[in-house]
Amino acid sequence: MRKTFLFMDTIYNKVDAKGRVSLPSDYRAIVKESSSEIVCYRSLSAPCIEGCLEDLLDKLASDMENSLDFFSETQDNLTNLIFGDAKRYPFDSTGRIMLSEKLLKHAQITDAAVFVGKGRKFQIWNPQNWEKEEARIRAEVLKNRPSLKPQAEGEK
Amino acid sequence: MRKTFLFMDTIYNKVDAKGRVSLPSDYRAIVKESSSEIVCYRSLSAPCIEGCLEDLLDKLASDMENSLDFFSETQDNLTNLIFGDAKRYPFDSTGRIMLSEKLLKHAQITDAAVFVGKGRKFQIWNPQNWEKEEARIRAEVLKNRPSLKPQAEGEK
DNA sequence: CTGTTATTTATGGTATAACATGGGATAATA
DNA sequence: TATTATCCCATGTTATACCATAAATAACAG
Repeated sequence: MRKTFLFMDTIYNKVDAKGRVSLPSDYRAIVKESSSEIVCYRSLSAPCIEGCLEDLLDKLASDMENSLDFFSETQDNLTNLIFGDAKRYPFDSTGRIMLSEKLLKHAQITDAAVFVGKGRKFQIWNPQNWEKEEARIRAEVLKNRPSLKPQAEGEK
Repeated sequence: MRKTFLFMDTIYNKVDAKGRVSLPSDYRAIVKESSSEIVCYRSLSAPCIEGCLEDLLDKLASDMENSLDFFSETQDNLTNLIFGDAKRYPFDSTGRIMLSEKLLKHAQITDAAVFVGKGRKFQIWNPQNWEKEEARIRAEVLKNRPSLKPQAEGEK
């Protein structure tokens, strides 16, 4: 049973001419517990790459077969898209993965990428895009939780 | 099974040029039961740093892991905000952690910090800011609960 | 209660290991 | 054979582990 297994933090890394990126060392530590590869796919809801351990997709698959009624047809379709798109990305001894053209294009990533922790998953963004997205999310979350708003002045 | 597991008290510690701070020994005793690291993130509601054990965030992740919400936009936002900001801070044999620039800036901490217990969590404040905040909170509590006022002095 | 000693904790400084990243060599593919 | 992917080594940078000293706290004897 592993102790640490949450993808966290926001890390900026360079992408070299070959499309290689260092997977943040914290992430690697998590992955290494079970294997030496992560699973990536194009996010369905945003222009970014999503990554996770294969375990998570396995759990999704199990849940799908066990409780069919639980899911709408839309969600059923969504899982099809994910599994059709997902692919394993092994990392070498220096901890780098090589992202495919398809993924890079979808996330508009060229020479740099930002890894954003999401708990059991993480996302990989174009740095500028993530900056905007983070601002958008912050605004939206605070809007939906007015109680947080007044004190939020100290931000930034 | 640990005996003590509440972060309490208010402790003042120095922050050196590298951003290192000693985690109060009481806090360390709690953390050591399970690991040798804490998780910190910028408070959403105040200009301070919040800290807790990874277990607390893990529980949050588990709740969100439910496949029903695999595609939920709200949860997407929340997980980005929380896990994207949180980070593990391990402490060495002398009990120090190294706070990131991001955290220090958010809490306006330069050369000293105050640790404030909050039960399962704790906060780290700029000393002056905490002084004001404590006064503010005290005033507010008394205002909203006038019935507490008379007895508050004679407590034991 | 008082002064002294013994432990623990906080803090400053330094050496070491880990990491991100560039480049090149080797292997696989088509 | 040309192209692309995988592996391995080299380097500057930065965080981490470790040691040493100072301060604070607790323990104890007079």
